[in-house]
Amino acid sequence: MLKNKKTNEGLDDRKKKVLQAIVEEYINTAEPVSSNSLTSNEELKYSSATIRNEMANLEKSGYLEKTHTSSGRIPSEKGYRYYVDELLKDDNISLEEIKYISDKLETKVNEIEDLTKIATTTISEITHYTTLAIGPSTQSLLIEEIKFVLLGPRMLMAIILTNTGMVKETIIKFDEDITEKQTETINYMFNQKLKGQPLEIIDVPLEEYLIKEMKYSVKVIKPIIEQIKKVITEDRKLYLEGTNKAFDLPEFNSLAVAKNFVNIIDEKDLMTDILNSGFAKDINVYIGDENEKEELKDFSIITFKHKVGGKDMGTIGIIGPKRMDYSKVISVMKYINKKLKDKGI
Amino acid sequence: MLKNKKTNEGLDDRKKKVLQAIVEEYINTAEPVSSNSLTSNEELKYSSATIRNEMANLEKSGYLEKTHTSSGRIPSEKGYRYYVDELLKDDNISLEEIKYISDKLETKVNEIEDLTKIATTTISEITHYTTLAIGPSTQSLLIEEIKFVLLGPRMLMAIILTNTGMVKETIIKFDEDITEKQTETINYMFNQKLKGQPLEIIDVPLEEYLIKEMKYSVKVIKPIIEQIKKVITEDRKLYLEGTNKAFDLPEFNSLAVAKNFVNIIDEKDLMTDILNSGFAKDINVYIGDENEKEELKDFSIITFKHKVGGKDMGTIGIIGPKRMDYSKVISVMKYINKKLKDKGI
DNA sequence: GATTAGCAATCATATATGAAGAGTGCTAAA
DNA sequence: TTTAGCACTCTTCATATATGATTGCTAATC
Repeated sequence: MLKNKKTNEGLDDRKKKVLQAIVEEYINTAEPVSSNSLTSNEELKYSSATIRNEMANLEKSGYLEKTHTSSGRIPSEKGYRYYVDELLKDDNISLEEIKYISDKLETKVNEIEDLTKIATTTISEITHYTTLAIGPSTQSLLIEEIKFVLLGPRMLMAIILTNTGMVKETIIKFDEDITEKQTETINYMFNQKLKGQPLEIIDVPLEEYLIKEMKYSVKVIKPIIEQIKKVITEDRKLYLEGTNKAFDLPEFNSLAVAKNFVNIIDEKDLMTDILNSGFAKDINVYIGDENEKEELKDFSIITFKHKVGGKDMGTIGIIGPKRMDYSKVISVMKYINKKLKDKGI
Repeated sequence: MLKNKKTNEGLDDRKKKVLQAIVEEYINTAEPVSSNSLTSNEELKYSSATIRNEMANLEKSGYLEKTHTSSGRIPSEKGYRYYVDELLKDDNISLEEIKYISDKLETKVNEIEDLTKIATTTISEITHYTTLAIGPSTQSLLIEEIKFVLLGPRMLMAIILTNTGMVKETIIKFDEDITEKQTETINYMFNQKLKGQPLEIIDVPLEEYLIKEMKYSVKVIKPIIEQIKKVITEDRKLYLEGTNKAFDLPEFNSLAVAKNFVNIIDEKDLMTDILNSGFAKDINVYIGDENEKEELKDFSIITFKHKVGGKDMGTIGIIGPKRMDYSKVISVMKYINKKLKDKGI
């Protein structure tokens, strides 16, 4: 009989079915799953005693846990991980949802960044989880052109056009007057030097070069370099949608959990770190302790980098309980990823 | 004896002292205040029985409440209101706090809006309440100059300089190519028509005028007007600081309160409304039911419009429990208001 | 050998009970 | 007018008890 053949993962078919049923049931109900409740599952036509034996085995192997001696089982982190890697369906998305997402992403936008915002909101609406996003790192983008516009006697605007179509602008203030002629020179010089270069080249060495070699006034160059550098390093927009949605989840009936969550959400640096961490795959799933940060060990996080027309547009992530609807979230992310990739602007 | 003379507010001196003591004690401890605990107050050298009688009177007049028959008293909304209007000290700010605020506000900024952000963070840090802010309404600002810069064949940037020194810029995309010459014409035309006018003039009638009277292509004018209009009406930045601070307050040990609060904070339109509502005074205090919105009836909100160098810079507000440290918050707001007013840029 | 029925054991949850303590309201005395 | 004193009310905490869900294990059955 093939029925109970051990697979190379070490779990036979029936164990897989039991694990999958428990994970999905627990995701739905947030209640420990009993052996008896599983007997109504179409795939598991056994008595509760048999299922109890399988559950005991799965617990011994570390895929399940009990909350107390006489409770039903809940998935362990290892259980969730196995489910995500081996058992999960990633096309768990309805026609209505597909239509809703498509409509949202059709919205005409003037700046590509707005798409990130729309995608973030849409994901939060469909999955009912708190969603966050960060704009792309501009560091490595290439400068296509840089324009300086004189806005006042001591005020200049720098507008940087990059190869991805993203536009960054910033205002620079001076302690002395700048003329229209000076602006033209600055314009020429910067473009001469910077066209085709990555944004990160705008830094101290460039400042020194321009001052020494080009004999340009430090009072003019320094504020320009400093301000542009500030904008390209610091100014990554952070989006946040649906903080309140977390509060509808049963695990948030503990004040400690709720407080911990709000602390995380409030910590902008932490959120930025989360969205910037390792990207081995298209979609990255961090379950509980798999998160590097101590504060996140009770949560799961799913992130993906999204591109528009082949160009990196930043990272979108979801944060929720370990009992997360991985299937739904991953399906939605895959679909949005695909939709955005195809989209021109 | 003058001691117990009734004032025109209908409360004699001793009642005022009792009310003040109860409000302040309750703000400090979040526990109903007993007659006995007040006997240790320097200002109230009476037995607990006497104070009990005064408390019973104040309750009859609606300034105090009980949480149950044998509990101490807590202030009613009327009690808080009386305290804010008649009893509160608005110089409740330490030298350390003054120094801290001054240092923060000294920070050099390139754009005035950054000051709003700094002020918001500082207020939240000092008061330990959740603080929100919205940038100024640009509607009524006067256009000093408007510059159009061609960024690409079908992409224009409009930069609007206003009389307050605020700069607004936005990108406009077209379905057809725009030449450098056209840009110059647009520049000339818009400045001719708009210099000295309020921003809100940029709307449909202007669009129609330019198209009909000036015989300008609808394909060029329409996107420009639409996009600028969008930016000046919609694009008021919302700042939020210290959501998590609310969770340190004892009233947030109820999940219902916590959830309600996060819902409010998440509702950006509501927050904007709060900050935009009536401004009779320099600093506006809304206690519980005094708030127009139903969701806010368990909270108190304190807002003020801040100006920099005489120019309206938006509104900053605090949201917290009715048991708010009105004295501290109002003192800090007054000081920051004063500091900002003096500041040049 | 795999499956299942049956049952004792375990633990969470809900409810009831009672004691302790904090605080008030009222009355009568100072 | 103020205060001492005391009965009364209500919360809070600890303890006890009943109920029910679920498991693990054993022995019987397929």
